[in-house]
Amino acid sequence: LIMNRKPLQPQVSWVIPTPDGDFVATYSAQGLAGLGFPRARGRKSDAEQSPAPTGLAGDLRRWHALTVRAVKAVLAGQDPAPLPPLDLAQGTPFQQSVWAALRKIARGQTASYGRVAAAIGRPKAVRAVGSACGANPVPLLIPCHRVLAATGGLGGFTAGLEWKRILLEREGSLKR
DNA sequence: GGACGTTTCTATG
DNA sequence: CATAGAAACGTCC
Repeated sequence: LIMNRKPLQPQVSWVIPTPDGDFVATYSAQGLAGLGFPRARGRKSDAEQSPAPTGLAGDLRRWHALTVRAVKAVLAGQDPAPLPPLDLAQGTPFQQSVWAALRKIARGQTASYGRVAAAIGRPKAVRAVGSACGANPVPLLIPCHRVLAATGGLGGFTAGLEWKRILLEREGSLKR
């Protein structure tokens, strides 16, 4: 018998139009559970229009308003607070500890994968930290883009290195 | 088993 | 100094 993933809760996805394209926010009953990048940078999503917000629960409406504000703030190189509640229950304990560490990296600052590994008390799990960053369900708001390679390189970025470069540039963290 | 958003250590020119 | 392995880690395929 193989352990399956935790059962998926009912979730609602909602589009966030921005000058950089349409992001997609996904909510569970606990909070924001996912944030997706635009399919093509700067382009409108070709997904069909979501149902009107009038049908959504009050919590969801509030959360989404916060998410929209936060996403636009980060895209403008500004601070996203306050955030909606985040539902990170899908992650393993290790991943959750990594994501918690990422949230402590302030805007305008960066860290290396090794530094994050040390911060969570697993100094040798450097590579695993990289994987956990890639598994971050809420990019932008959990700033995985602030983790760079120790050698000075950008490291990787699941949504495309171009995004990482842009985000870092906008918060003034990119030295060249 | 293999492959990752890496880092550090140990050789060897 | 530059370059080349190798090991260590957690998770997914």
